[in-house]
Amino acid sequence: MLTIGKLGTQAGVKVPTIRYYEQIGILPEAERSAGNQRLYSHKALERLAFIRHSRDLGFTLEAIRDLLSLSDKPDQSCSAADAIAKAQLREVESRIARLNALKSELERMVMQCAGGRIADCRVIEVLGDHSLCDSDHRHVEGNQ
Amino acid sequence: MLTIGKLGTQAGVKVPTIRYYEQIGILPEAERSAGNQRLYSHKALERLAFIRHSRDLGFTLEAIRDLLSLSDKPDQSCSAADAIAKAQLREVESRIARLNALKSELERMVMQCAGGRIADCRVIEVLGDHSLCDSDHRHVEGNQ
DNA sequence: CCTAGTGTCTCTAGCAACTATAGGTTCAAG
DNA sequence: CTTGAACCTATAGTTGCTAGAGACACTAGG
Repeated sequence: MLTIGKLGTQAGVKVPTIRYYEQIGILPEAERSAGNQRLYSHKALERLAFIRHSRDLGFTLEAIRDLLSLSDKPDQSCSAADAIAKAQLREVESRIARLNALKSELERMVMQCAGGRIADCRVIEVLGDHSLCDSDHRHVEGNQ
Repeated sequence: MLTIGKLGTQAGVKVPTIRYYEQIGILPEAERSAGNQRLYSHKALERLAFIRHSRDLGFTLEAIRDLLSLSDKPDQSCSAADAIAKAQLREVESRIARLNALKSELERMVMQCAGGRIADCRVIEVLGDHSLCDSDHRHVEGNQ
């Protein structure tokens, strides 16, 4: 049995985050010691590692909730898990595409900065006037 | 003079967001009509477009606050604005790198899903066991 | 056995950057 | 003059945590 601190260290998750996960119901309520401290089994460590790893991959806690409920019914088809992963993949690809557009625009901005006065600064100017973006690198509506 | 609704439409920003920007002091308090409704000049539209555009580029509101205060003193050197843009560029590049790593891992996960039972599902398995990540595409600590 | 120091407990509030809701007022069109 | 859209304020909710306060539990040394 692990204390919350050891569990956190082993899974690479901070202690308050573990308590937060329990609070929102993504981790089950832990057993308690005589002195009311949380105690965790190896199974809990696996579950937390799963969550941590999924968060690293950019899955939302909602998606992780779905994946966990799937993994609790091991005899069903894996297509739902596949769909969640594919949606996540599409999301990541779209983020990459948008970030690449931003990157080239930022590069243009920085390259055009001649170190002059603010009044002539392309960085400020480009940010103020969308029409200065060239059409190839026009950025998209919506964020992140 | 524009109402808040027209301003929002022209700048591509939602009405509550404009009021929020005013509240946090990134937009100055607007003039008011006889009936207490906000009225905006063309200058306000430019400022809001600047903010919108910068947000699209991933700048935080804090960074935008700095850029705006720079553009209010047009005789200074542009090096501060340049530094902010360069920092933002580095940030974007690092996000792209991390997302590319995630992408290849997600692709591997999805490709290995044979449509079988959950018990055999690679998606679930890979998420549960970090050691299954191959070393080339190991993902990084920290998120987004 | 006591004590010091760390770890843990609960609860609450805060972060970014909005979004949504409620309940009321003002304005423009017909 | 009435209707309905757009506006007003104020408050609370969102996501995924993080930080703080004040109290209790556990462990190692003397």
